[in-house]
Amino acid sequence: MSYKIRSSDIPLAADPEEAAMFRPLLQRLRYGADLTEADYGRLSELARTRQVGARQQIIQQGDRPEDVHLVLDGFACRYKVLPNGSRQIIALLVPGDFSDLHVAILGKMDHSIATLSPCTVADIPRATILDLIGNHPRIARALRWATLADVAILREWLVNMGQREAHHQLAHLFCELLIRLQAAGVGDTNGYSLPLTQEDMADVLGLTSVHVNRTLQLLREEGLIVLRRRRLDIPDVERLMLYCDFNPDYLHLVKRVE
Amino acid sequence: MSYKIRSSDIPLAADPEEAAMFRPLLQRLRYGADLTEADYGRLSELARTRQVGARQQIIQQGDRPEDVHLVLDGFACRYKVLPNGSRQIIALLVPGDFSDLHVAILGKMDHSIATLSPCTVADIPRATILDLIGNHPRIARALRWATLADVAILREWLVNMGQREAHHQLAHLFCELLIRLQAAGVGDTNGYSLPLTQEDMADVLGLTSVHVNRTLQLLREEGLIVLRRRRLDIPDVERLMLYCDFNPDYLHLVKRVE
DNA sequence: CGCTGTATTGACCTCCTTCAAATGCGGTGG
DNA sequence: CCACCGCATTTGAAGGAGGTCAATACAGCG
Repeated sequence: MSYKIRSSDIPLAADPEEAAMFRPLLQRLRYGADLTEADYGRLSELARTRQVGARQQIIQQGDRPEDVHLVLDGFACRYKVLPNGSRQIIALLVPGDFSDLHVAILGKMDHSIATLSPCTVADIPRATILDLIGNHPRIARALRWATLADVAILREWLVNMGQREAHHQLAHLFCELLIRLQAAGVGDTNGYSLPLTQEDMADVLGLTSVHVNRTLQLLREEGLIVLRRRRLDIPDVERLMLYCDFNPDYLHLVKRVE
Repeated sequence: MSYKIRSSDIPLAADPEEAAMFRPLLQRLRYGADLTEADYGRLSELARTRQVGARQQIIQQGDRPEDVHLVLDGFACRYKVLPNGSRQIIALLVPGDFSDLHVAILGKMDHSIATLSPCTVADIPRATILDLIGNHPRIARALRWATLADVAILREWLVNMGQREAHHQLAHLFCELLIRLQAAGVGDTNGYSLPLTQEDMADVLGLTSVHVNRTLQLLREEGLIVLRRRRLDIPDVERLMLYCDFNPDYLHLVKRVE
């Protein structure tokens, strides 16, 4: 909940309290485009935030939502549930992630979205998004970039599931989250708060929670991770990345600005 | 190679030979937006096509390609190769699919693209795409829609890999291709030419070719598919769809036009 | 007719699942 | 502060889906 932010990084909006909430978003969008002060201001004005408890639905499959949602704090996820009851988590949404820019275009949700931990969420009217896209080219570019970065993650997840075994999968996920959370300005250089249950992780990786449990033990024994009380620490980040063949390029988070 | 097209569906461009090549694209884009005759004309004028043999690289990971590629005939794929040599196919590109609209934005390819069968490919300069996006809103909308439909497929693939067993995975893939190829105006109501090897299918589904082989036998024994000489026939489409819990909604191919 | 790449088969192995029970832990109310 | 509840984690034993390796059969093609 307490962000590590170099306060000089980002211009502040009128209400410092609310503006602070948007830092993860702004911090992230900086990677995608050169935004001006005015752009930042406009984005911060989106603020109409609300608190959502853990494990709450945000959008249901089949909905035609009128708002686009933006996660400002906490963890949420996209997921699909099969008739047999199993759930596949398709994406983890961390601070600064949009729940669904594309809904404004495709119309009908083909998956659901729910919180995993308690979250702060901003609801942005579809019209606002369309206006931003139509009339603010730099912001449009940044949003397009954000969407595409999400897809890149999706692709890497597919590789992860298809080609790696459980211990590498898990390690890879932890590395990805480390980088993503850092890019959002949340979390440490070698750790972060990870509110997922082992069942959640299982549904991300296409495994069972039992096997996730055993695999976590393995990673712990190897000294690759320290995970307790919903906090993950990575004693030797480089070692973990090597272990699971993690290459951050796909995240497209190499700073373009600055 | 011979398309089933109701010739009244789509306006023709100047050179009937070349225009015919673009039918899969146009047919597909019709799902995404109401294009005018002029729009269709503009798209057909993209024609600068070439033939590519089977198993040829089109774009390599790390490239910053100057062209966007469009598959007009044949099968291609996106894929990533891991250090250990294993390949994960991330997407199958069938006639009418763009290889990479987003490259124009993200810049650097985080995966590679290659043909699987002999293909007809159109190379479209990045500038042309940017012009279309900037100056032709309906086309821009259609392209955006195409990109998002691709992502939806990616999500479903993740579900497929994570939650279904091999026989359902394969069946699901076959159903998806049936619908997609039909939408492109290629292939029959209950079959299509499928130039993939069992190894290719394995790399799509995250399995081994050996296991794909055994699974195919199983599907054949069940009478669910007939696959020989690179042609797949589905005796009872509905039955196959039920078998693997296939719901075409995620393809977003419900006709919006007409 | 022989070559090359793909499909098929068999034997064996292991990663991961399943089921079910036990343990631990944070919170809540007495 | 303790007892208790609900949820998450942990453990065990046994089975199964899918992998590995290597040999064989087959098909298309020059």
